[in-house]
Amino acid sequence: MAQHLIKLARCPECGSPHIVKDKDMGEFVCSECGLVVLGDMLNQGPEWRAFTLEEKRAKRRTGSPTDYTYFDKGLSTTMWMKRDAFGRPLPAKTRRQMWRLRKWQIRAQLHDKGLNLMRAMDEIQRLSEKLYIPSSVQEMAAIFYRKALDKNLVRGRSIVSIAAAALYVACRFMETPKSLEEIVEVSLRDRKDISRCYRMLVRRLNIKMPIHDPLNYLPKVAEKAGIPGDVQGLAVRILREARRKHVTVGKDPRGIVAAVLYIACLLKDKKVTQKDVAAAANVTEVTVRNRKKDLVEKLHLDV
DNA sequence: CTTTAGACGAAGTATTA
DNA sequence: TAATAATTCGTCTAAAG
Repeated sequence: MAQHLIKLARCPECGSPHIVKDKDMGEFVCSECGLVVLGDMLNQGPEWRAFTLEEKRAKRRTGSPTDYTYFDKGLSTTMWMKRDAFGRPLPAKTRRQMWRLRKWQIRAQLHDKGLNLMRAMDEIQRLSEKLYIPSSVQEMAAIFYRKALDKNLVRGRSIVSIAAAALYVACRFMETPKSLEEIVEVSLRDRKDISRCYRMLVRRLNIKMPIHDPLNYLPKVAEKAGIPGDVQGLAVRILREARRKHVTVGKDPRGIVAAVLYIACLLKDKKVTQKDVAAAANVTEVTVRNRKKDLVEKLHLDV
């Protein structure tokens, strides 16, 4: 995801000069405190998709000076210090950072929003650790959550639900192959609840979700099902052809992937059961069969 | 006995009025 | 908001290997 530093702007919240323009969401975010400076999320530009690895790498966010998912790093007692343990004055940079953290702490103590945000960050952190979600996606989730909070979308709903939903939003937004089911599994909330919150977030925050390309799922599913590379290659070719002929629209990408892999195995005489690929893709055998059926029909495959 | 195929209603989703 | 159309799921039955 492309980001550009804007030199002139300063964050009205913490005074940091590190305002980052998020082109894809059409808004500005302070990289120090996560404040959304311009809240308009309408995305005018063409939808971005990353097809090659290089492209994807270039577009992916690569870290940031601070981690949005933390704002109180257990520094509550040291925040007032102006000198270090040996009585020496702290460098200006550190002092500034402490000042910033103190502000967060006060906010957390005094205001509902801070407390709310803190709990949400904890939850996002907890879920991410269990699911091995990269920190860049975590930060994205934190930003989405903050936006929801700013728009008063959290009131009357469960914090952990919105947090889980925000994490899922971030995963989809950054095309990180994590299914809702995986998140539901480690969350305390049920699927229906999180799913509702997810749709609410997408709608109310005007998030333009990149279309989920089944191709992103394929390697993960293939590996889980123990399918070798050459068969994967064939599966990818079938998938491309399927996409070209618009067989994939409106269908669950996981089902497509499972079916394509299954077909590829049949063509290469690799013994794999529907049950296996279905389990690896987290869909039922029924879905594998149905997808396989129209893939075979519409691509005129011989199996 | 295991795998595959298909049918049915239930449940959740997306779109439209 | 309510009705609708399309999709997937779970379960069952049946056939093939």
